[in-house]
Amino acid sequence: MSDVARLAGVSIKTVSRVVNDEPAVHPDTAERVVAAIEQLGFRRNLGARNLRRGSTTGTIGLVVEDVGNPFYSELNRAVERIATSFGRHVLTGSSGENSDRERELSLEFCARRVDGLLIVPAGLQHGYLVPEMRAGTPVVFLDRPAGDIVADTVLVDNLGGTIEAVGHLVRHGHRRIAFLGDSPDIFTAAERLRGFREGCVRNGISYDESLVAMQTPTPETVGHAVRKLIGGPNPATAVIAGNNRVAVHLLRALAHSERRPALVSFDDFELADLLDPPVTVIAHDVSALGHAAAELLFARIQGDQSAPRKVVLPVHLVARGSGEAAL
Amino acid sequence: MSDVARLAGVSIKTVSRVVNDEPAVHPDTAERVVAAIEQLGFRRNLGARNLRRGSTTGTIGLVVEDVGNPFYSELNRAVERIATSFGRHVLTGSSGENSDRERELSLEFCARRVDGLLIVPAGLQHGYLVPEMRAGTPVVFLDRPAGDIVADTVLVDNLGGTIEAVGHLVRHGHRRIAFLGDSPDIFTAAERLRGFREGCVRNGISYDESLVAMQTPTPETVGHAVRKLIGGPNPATAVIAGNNRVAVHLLRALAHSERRPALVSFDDFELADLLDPPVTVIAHDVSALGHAAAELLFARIQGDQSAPRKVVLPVHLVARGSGEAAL
DNA sequence: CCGCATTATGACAACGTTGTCTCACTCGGG
DNA sequence: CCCGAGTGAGACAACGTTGTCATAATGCGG
Repeated sequence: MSDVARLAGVSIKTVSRVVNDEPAVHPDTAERVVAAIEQLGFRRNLGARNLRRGSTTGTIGLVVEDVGNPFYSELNRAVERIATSFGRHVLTGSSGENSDRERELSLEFCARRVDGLLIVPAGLQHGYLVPEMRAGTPVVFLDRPAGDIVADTVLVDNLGGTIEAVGHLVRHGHRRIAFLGDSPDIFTAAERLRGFREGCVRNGISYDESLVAMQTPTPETVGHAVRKLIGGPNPATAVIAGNNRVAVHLLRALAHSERRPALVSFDDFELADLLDPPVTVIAHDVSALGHAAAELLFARIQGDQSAPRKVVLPVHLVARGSGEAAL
Repeated sequence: MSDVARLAGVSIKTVSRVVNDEPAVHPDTAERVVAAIEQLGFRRNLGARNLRRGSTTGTIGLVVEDVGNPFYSELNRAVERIATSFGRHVLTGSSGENSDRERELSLEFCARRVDGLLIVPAGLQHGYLVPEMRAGTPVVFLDRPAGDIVADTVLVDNLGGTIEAVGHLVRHGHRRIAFLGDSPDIFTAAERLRGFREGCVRNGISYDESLVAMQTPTPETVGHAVRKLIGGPNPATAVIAGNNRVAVHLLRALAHSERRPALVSFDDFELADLLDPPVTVIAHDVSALGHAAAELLFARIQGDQSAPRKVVLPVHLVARGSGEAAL
């Protein structure tokens, strides 16, 4: 900036005025300054600007499990859309389902003075965020709640959705239903399992623990589990997949199997409608989840001081065929 | 920081020393400082730090078309992985295939003094980046080349891949092959169309312009095009989808059609192998694309001054069935 | 021709850090 | 007991901006 000032023969402050479109700059002077800026390829340093002005940094942080997972990338997109409408940019980070990494990313973003933080928590302890929140950085948890602090949270109806899935399968005659979920350390997985159990109770079928498998989904773990659940003497006739990752691995495992149990997947996913049979899913609006959380965050950023809110978004069953097949 | 200093009864500089683990601080003093930091919930302002040190900001910018598109989110993930290994964070933005937005995002990231910029360009003019590059911000283009400047670029073999797709279909007896691509304004779409034409020539079938449709893929545009191409008196017996978006819409349109032309899709996509018939694709390693571009960027960040490089990653045909079906 | 408002510009401090330099104090050897 | 080296700590400036205030030049009414 001082280079620009020297070249234009003005003070540094006048350059600042031109860059900020402040009035009371003589047109001729402004022209000289603009020319100097062009010639030198000057671009003002936003970091310094934000420091001086003490204003917002114009960024928000988003911590998810994996930006490459279609579920989170859709979330990312929805958040970005709202952020853009508020003139903000998004710093994204993947925790890889590791709570240390989640913490590291969150605190790093705070150190960068993001205007707010959106977190899909990997861990259960969030006391580390208390000082940051007290210092004025609003935090909204999404998809999963905070572990041990009170904070804004946006969730989907995991419990209700899974209950509905069980009901759907029971109405189509199934009584031995298996549940194949992600690691029980993950809130949504645990919650859906709870819904599964509750669904069994409400629909008058026995909850059979031997029909439940909860683990991080990989082709191997899911393949192994499905062989166990639908093989053997008294196999399950239907399976509920706890999320889209489980569903995909499950479908691949079933493709090589002669048995084809009925299937309902929690989470909709692309091409589910084009498979044979089309996959019945518990769908929820991922964009709506991102939008709701981001809107809430920006309300806080703009000074909303009301009590922490907890939003639960509805889910709905999309019957496509895989859950309706005869036994 | 001065609050911490006051509370600990030391100078601001000593707090700085403690925060930065500098030696020559008495353990008792350090302890008092740490206690004050804890009590006040102090976290150092990285923006100010970077400003003062004149060092890197520890961020890189990534501009893609849509972070929600699985293709770009996988790219995003790959870039993030490399960035993390170099201790950097990623600022992401979606251009929405709009060149003004691409420019806006890129320059905004430069103003934030990112250490480097990865761009999937939406536009064809990149002169606006010349001052930034001259000022020392390295830029790498990925998936598509820069319009009118010389810069590092990482592409995939669009031409060769499409030629291979045509050859594959011809070997299976097809002579009337349609090409359904994205908007010809997009480099990859134009390049794949060129490959299609070249493939026709090399395989001795006539290139028939009436079998080509190039447009932004939506359910409507693709549905309309496919009805035109495989309907009528002299229909195409095979279709090449120009990218994964086209393929998905195409599959959905074909699901409601009685004719089932052979199909090869440029870009692999999730569940392609589980459809009926499984979809034959020209696959390329999206992660490798992201990795290669990010590695190149970090080489530049670390001072590599060699001539701009152009990397073209190989693609390979994965025969799954949809391209092998009898006529 | 004076006084006063208005316009255009600049000097200076400050944002929150850290690098450099200086200083006071302690300790051990002569 | 004195001196030099080593240790611990602070004062100050600077990074690139912008807000505040001061000042010089201009215009205009009386």
